[in-house]
Amino acid sequence: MIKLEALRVFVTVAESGNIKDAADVVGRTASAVSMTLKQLEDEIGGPLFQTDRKNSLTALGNLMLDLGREQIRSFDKSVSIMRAFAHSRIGSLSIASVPSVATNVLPPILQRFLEARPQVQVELFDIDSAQVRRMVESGVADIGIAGESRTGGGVEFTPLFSDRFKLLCKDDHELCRLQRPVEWSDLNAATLIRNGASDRIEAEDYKLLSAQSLITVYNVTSLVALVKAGLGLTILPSLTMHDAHDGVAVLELADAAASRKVGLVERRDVPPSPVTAAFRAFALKAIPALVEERLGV
Amino acid sequence: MIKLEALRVFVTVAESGNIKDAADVVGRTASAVSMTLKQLEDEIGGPLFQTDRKNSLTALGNLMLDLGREQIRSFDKSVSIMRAFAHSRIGSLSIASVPSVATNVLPPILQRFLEARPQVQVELFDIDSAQVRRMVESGVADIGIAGESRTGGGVEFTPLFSDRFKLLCKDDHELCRLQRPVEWSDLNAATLIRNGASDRIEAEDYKLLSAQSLITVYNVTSLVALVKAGLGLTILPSLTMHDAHDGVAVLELADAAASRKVGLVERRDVPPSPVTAAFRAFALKAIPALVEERLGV
DNA sequence: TATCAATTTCAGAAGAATTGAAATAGGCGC
DNA sequence: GCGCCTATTTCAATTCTTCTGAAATTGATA
Repeated sequence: MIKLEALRVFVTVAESGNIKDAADVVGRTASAVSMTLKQLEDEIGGPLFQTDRKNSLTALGNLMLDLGREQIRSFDKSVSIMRAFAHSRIGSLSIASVPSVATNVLPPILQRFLEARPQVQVELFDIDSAQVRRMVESGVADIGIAGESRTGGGVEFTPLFSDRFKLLCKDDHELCRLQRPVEWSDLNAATLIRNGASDRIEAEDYKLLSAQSLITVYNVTSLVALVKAGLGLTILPSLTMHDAHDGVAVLELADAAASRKVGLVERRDVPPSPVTAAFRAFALKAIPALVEERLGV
Repeated sequence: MIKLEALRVFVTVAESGNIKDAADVVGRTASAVSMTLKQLEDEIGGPLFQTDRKNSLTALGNLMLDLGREQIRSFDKSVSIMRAFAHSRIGSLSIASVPSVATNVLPPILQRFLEARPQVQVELFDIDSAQVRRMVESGVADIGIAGESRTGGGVEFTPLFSDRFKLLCKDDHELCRLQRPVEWSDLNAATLIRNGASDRIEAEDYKLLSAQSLITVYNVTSLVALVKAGLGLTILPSLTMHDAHDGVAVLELADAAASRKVGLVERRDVPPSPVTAAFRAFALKAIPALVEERLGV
């Protein structure tokens, strides 16, 4: 059976023009090279060189030089692709994330992650927690970032950080004058605008308030605009409100339990691709650190 | 160093879905296959299968399956091309031949030669002996068939057959009534049409006749037409006149030395390609046999 | 024709792959 | 959930391949 290694030796000899130099290049004895060549000729079925002095090829030798070079090049390239993929230097990474993280956390994280992996192709979807889970479960996304969900399903949740809810209202709202964390009961008189994220709050007091709310807005930008316009106040994870807005105030809530846990969502059964695994490990270290820095401990 | 053989084993396992069956396919023990796989994973730098049961691939495994299959296919194809070329089943063959052989001898020879080699590409040039030698010497033609030349040059001559010159005249010409081989002196009164081939005749008597000739025609068809039209007679190798023509007669010459030696013309320094070598061997056996059959011993 | 370097040959050495037996791990039925 | 059965892995010994170093041969050059 003809081996690629034999072709390598042959190509080296053909390029060197003699066995001695080629032997040095491949790090073998001249006799080893000579034997390899002889074996190759036997297996192919014809002479490769015109004479014993290996300085001129036969027609068969020329054909083998061309084909052999191409095979070697192609094989080495394939192997380097396999290695690059295994070491997560290439590959594709599809991330599904809730908007708050996609907007406020992922940009610097991805930048640092991709600095060492300029060849990795990334897709980023910002969608709500339920859809993040769905995309990960179906395999459309390799990894997700979402709020913790009650039931597992085909996906696994690994916490990254937790994020307290805060109150967002117009900066001339009367609650701003409280000088203390806001109690749920303080909101009885207020107009609450519901949103996708705050529906996760478990506190009964809040649920009652929420049930009476007449407006629900899912888009954060719209939500802030409505608050700013004086249509009411709303409850949001503090990360969402990281960027300060003119004309609105962010107030602490007294209910320490009012927080969401954000974490990684991954398929349970299929192992991650190398890039995904690398991103997972990176995210697990870098995201909590970044969030802590952003929000304070 | 990763070996193509290891990829072969991996692809077989991936396709079989388990080591045991794959081991049977490649004719090795399960333990040998297992070790090869382990070594491959070490060298690539990641796991190829999701579990020990080798029925589902990782992302890396899938990539390696695709790339590996392609490498194996491509390598095997290259090797088969090399072998086919070495065994003269493929390749190109450029033949330069004098018209008499190209027309009267080569067609059945080539047909038989190519029957066993349907993939061989053939080019056939019919030109005069001097140009045959030039084409072979320059490498434009792989092999030539021409009359023997005085000096060697870069080409070698190997005789195939010899071919007596005969006289071609109108069938009502007075020479037809001679009832004996024609002597050169019989032609003193005749009008001789010179042609490319007959210039090779060494006999002094003929040279004198030839020097007085006023018409020279190189194309055989035209030559025959001129003879038929009564413009004169001509001297041609018998092979050229193999096909009988209405209205013209072929007469024997008394001068037994008036013959041309036809043979193979090959480059001296460069070895022939496998197809060329095969054609050479074939021609050397088949052409003399065919000519003998055509012309009689 | 003699000389010299390159190549080939050969037998032994080194190295890699393979085997077979034993240990381990995983899946499936009870 | 437990135990059996089969597939897989591990390990040491063996076999096979490839490599080495010395000697013989070849071929080019003076």
